[in-house]
Amino acid sequence: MLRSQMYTYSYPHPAVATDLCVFSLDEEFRLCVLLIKRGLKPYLGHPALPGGFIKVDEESLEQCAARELEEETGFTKAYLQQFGVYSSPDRDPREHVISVAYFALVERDSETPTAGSDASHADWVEVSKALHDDLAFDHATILADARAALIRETEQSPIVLQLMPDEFTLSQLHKAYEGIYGRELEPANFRRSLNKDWLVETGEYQRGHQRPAKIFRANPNL
Amino acid sequence: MLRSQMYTYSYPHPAVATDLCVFSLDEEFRLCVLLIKRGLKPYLGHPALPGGFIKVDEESLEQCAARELEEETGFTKAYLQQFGVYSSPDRDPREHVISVAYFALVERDSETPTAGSDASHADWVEVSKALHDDLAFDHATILADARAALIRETEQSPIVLQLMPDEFTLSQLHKAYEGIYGRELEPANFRRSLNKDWLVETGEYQRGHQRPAKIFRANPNL
DNA sequence: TCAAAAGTGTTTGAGGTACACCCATGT
DNA sequence: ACATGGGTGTACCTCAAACACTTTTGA
Repeated sequence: MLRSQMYTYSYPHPAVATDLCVFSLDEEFRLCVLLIKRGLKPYLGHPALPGGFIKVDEESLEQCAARELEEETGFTKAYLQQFGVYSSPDRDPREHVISVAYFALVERDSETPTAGSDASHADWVEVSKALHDDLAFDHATILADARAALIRETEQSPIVLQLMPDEFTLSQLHKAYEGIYGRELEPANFRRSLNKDWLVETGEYQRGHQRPAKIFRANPNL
Repeated sequence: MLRSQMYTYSYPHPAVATDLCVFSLDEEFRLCVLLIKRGLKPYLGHPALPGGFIKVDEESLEQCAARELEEETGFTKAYLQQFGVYSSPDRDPREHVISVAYFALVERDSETPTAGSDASHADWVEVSKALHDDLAFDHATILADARAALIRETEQSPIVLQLMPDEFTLSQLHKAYEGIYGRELEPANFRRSLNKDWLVETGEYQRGHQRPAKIFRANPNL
């Protein structure tokens, strides 16, 4: 470790960090968020959103969010979107910390994530449960806002596909949408409302205990 | 002036500011934005968005935006909405400045604004013209984003009323919507699409050179 | 042949667009 | 009376909700 060095400014500066709501789907295609257990003093032991401070003069907040995502969870190349800024002077007891919040969409399977990560304990928690956990700082508010932003974005773009595995059936996609919206969708209407340009058929079928379901892939051309 | 004092931190902090896109309507109900002429060195003399640095440990960004609005333009009690964050390390040549952008909606008439204000030269410029001015920093990008955010918000809430004078006709409101959307709207359909709960009739009529128009007021209960 | 999931068709109604039309006024 | 902007009615289209219906499999 290097000797501590001081950084001085002619007027006060706040600390600036990114907080990440990393979303994925579990085996049943329910919406989950990645929470870490805090290992440091304010809110020690509490579940919290991953995140970290910006590298001043080196990176933008988008880059900071992407870096933190990789450092803390191992995920790279995830979909990232900024959705909120939290700036109350007393939201962090240590100093005035302004937090810019992003949500990230990842597919759960691609490697075992959260392994080899900074945060010793990172866990996927169903979003509706996470909101009732005793999250550190104002992270419960941030998470609620993230879910709202995700819903809004889902209504007008195919980002849900960022959460899906490479291959999936329409029933699975259906469950994913229901999990995000938090309500049931008529299967027939769901199929029709779905923009077929977003998907391509693989030609394969998933054989189960009933009629086999067509297997789809996300359209590589957006 | 007090002696200069230094503020020190154990790791680098960025500067954090708010930038304001203050929108209003001109006599013809065209959308205008308030621009100041920079009196300081980077981009000296260029038109720019009003704004300023956050008071650390004292205020949130919302409060900072409201304060800057009042200090630089004299407007108080305006509608304020956050819509973007700009954080590229080199967007300001002096140091790494993270800017959180708000748009404000004001009615042009309520007192002469921009008088008694910090900024010696503040002027209303039609938005489409302002976008082609040589704005300081990345303010052209910010302004374009603000217009997009305003359109999105206009589509789903009655914020346009924040721009209107106390009393107005449907034709005037019609023009305001056309100015914001940047396209013409069928008068008949505009009337129908308008949520009548947002308005109350005054019972008065504006007499002009043709059929008199009903005069409305924004519904005080939202 | 039956249960259960996959997938299709059809009716209904809400909401938006286009456009024809009537109304009230000053000149 | 007529031009002009204020204001209404209506036909049409699209799209989403609801729900009845057919298909394909394993057991």
